Amino acid sequence: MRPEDREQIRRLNIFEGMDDENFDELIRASYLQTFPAQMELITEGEPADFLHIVIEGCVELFAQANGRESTMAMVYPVNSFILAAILKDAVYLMSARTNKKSRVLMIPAINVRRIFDTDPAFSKAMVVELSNCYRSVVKDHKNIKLRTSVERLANRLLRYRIAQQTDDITLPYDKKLLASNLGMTPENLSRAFNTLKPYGVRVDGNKISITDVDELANFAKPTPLIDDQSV
Amino acid sequence: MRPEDREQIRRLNIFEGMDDENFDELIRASYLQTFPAQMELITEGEPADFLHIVIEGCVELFAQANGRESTMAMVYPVNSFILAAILKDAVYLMSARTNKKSRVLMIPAINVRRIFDTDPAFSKAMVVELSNCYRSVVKDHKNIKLRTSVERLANRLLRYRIAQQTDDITLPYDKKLLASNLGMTPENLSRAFNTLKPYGVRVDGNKISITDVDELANFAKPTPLIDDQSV
DNA sequence: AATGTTTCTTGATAATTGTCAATCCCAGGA
DNA sequence: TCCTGGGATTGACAATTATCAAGAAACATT
Repeated sequence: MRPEDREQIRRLNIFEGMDDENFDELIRASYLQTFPAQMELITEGEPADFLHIVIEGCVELFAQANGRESTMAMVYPVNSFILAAILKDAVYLMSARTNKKSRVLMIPAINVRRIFDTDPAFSKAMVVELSNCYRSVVKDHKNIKLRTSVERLANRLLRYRIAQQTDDITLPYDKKLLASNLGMTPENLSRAFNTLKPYGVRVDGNKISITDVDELANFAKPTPLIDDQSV
Repeated sequence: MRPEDREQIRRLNIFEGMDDENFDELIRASYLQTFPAQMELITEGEPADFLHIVIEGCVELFAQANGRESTMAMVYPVNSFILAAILKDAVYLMSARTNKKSRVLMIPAINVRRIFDTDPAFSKAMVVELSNCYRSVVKDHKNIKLRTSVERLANRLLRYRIAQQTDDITLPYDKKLLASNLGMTPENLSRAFNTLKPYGVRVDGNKISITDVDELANFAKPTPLIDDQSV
């Protein structure tokens, strides 16, 4: 592992308060792997053997049942995914695959759990991380239950606008994936974009211009309790 | 507080490994309150001041946005709700109201956080509890994203059948609430029950008979990764 | 027992969303 | 440069679900 990677990882919230010896042990036991796009990292239903942390690239968490599939979340650097199954020593409830070429740190679950039991700063940080994961899923669930698909798209565009600090946003992944993440078909996503035309949304491939943010926000009706990722 | 209540609470997973002094402190600081039905206990968006534990009765967690409302979960004795907001010292993302007359233990967040930091058995138990909460929401989210409303009803009936260990189940709360919890309107719930008639489902008020469990399961296609509450 | 209120059902209709198919466009590889 | 494969759009149609309204049924109150 390169020293700059090690430093980057050390600065992660979940590791930064950790005792030095424990961190060294964790890193020694870990694998930092590069995966090509569309590589399945974990499969739902299997035992959780590693804690994964996205160092570079992007990972899609998805679920499958009865011949259907849906994108549950996108994980960006530098974030972990599926912490609960590790802490509970349970099976994964979702699968994960790389969306683009990615570098992923894989920490054996057994080490995570051992250090969790012995390093208070680490266990506290893990709890905060897990709380964030829980609240994020609750917000996603509210989004699906309380909004129509067009409203979900509108709010997502407003979120990208804030994150990218520009009215001219670039979708971070392809529209098929965005549709699945927002709980609709690609066809319906196309239609939703067209529905937002009267609210000033201009579409050119993966470039979206928001020409009247007030109109769009008036339609979308964002609420921090769903849309603010820091809440 | 009655000794039998205290004993019951002590036996909860999250408290049973806790140091005696810490438990005494927690109980001294807490309130055990009886609330009538339809009493709002917490409101989304407000700071999380207490950890609530349902001792008797039933509590509905619900969310509101843009004039709409949806039931997110039902909490039964003896369970806590909305742990993440306490641990993170954040606002509630959902509201809660009693569904029937209920007894609820309210523990000040400040005491929870203090003991969390000092009692390793308690913090470990809290993490397992939080992991369970996270996984439960993930499963609910998968249920909504991957199934039609009729399929959701069918799987819910199969779940009640297992829990009640009988083909003749009693719905645990009214149909309006069940509809909201399953993410549909009451009208659509009525229709969904009718759709399940050819699969052997007989409805008499809040009594439901499952007369052909294989046919129903063949339609419902349950999967432990969504439907098994112990996974 | 009568009355009032709430829940639930049912029908008609509208709206939303999915499915299927055809076509276009773009990116990557030979 | 050409070809191929995959993503995206659009249209037609189907399916699912919501909305509105009326009536029936169940429950609570006087």
